[in-house]
Amino acid sequence: MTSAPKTQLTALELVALGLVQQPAHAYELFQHFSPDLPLGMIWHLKQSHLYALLARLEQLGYLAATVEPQGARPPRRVLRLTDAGRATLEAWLAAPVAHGRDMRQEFLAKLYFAAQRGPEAARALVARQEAATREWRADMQAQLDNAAQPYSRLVLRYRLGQIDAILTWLAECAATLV
Amino acid sequence: MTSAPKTQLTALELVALGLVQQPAHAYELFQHFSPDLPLGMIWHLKQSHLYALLARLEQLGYLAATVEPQGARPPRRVLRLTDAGRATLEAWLAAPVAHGRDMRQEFLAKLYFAAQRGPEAARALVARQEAATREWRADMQAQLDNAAQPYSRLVLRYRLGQIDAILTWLAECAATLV
DNA sequence: ACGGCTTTACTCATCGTATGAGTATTCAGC
DNA sequence: GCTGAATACTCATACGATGAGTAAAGCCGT
Repeated sequence: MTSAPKTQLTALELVALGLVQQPAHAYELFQHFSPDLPLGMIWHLKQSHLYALLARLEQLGYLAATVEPQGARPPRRVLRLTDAGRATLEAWLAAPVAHGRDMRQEFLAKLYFAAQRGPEAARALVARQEAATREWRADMQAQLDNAAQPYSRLVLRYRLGQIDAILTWLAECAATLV
Repeated sequence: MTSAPKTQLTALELVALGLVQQPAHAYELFQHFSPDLPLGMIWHLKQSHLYALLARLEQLGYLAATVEPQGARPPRRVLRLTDAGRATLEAWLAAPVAHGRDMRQEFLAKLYFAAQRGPEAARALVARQEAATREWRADMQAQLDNAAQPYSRLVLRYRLGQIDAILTWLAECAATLV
C-alpha cells in the first residue's frame, strides 16, 4: 500500500520553488545559499540537503527536470516549475506567515521573492503580514490579561515584546519600500 | 566499527535532564508538557517522542533507570540523573544561549529551571544572558554599519529589532525577580 | 454490578529529513 | 605539467519524530 503523498511543503521547499522560477540546475541553485548572498544570510544548508530536497519536489510533481548534456562536463539536470509548482509557490508568496517564529526565515524569504517582483509586491506582502501580526498581538494581549502565574506572564511578555518589535520593523519596511 | 557517540545534546534533551532532577518515570515527565503547564507553553511533543528521547539519554549514560513493579499496574521505569547527566545539566543551566533564535524555547526553559531554584539563580541567569545579548547587539550593529545592499540591511534591521526587544524583556525580568 | 471510557504506562516498526562521504570531470593558476 | 579548486551529482546511513499499538486499572453512570 503506497502511503498518501504529503500535502504541506516545508518553508525551505517553498524557497526552493521560488528559486526555480528561473529554470536552473541544482548546483546553480546551491550557489544562492552562499553566506554572502541574500538567501545565504537566512538559510544554511549542505549541498546534499538541497539535492535531496529537490529530488523530493520533483517526485511530488512540483518540479520537472530535463537533462542537458554539455560537451564534456557532467550533464545538467535543469529543473523548472510545473503548473502545480507554480500554483503552490504563488499561494505561498501571497499569504502572510502564521507565527512569529516563522518571521526570521520564512517571512524574510517571502519578502526576498516579493521584492524581486518590485516594490508594490513587497509592500502588499508587508501589509498583509502587518494585519496578521496585529491579530497575534491582540491574541497575546488577551492571554496575558488572563494569565496569573508569574512564569506564564514572563513567557507571554516575551512573546508580546517580539511581536511588537516585528510590527515596528514591518512599519519601517513599508516606509523603506517607497 | 561503532560510530563516535554524539557530544552535543539538543535543547529538548537538556530540558528532559532538567525534569529528571526529581527522579520520575517517563509517563510522569510527559505530563509536564501538557499545554497548560509551563513547559507545555513552550514545547509540544508526542508521547512517543519523549520516550524515544529518554531512551537515547539513557543509552548515552545521562540517565539511569530502575524498574519499580507496583502490584498490578504496569511496572514503572524510574529515571534519575547519572553524574554525567547532572554535570551536563549544570553546565547547560549556567550558560546563556548563543543565539537570538534560541531565546524563545531554550532560554525560557533554562529560566524555568533557574526560577525553581530561587530568584537569585534566575537573576544570575538573566544577567549572564543580558551580557551575551549585548554582545550580539554590538556585532549586529557593526554588520549593519557595513551592509550596503538594501535587502541585507532589512534583514539586519529585523534581527537588531528582535535583539533590542530581548534586551528590554531581560531588563524587565531582572526587575520582576526582585 | 457491569459495560464502557479514560488514564496509566510503555513499545515498536517505520518514515522522512539531513548528513557525510564519495565520484568524476574540467578549469584556472603557478 | 601539476595541483587545487570548481562543476555537477549520487548514495548509504544516521537520527529524530511519528503513528499505531498493547494492556491493565481506575472511574463513572445507570
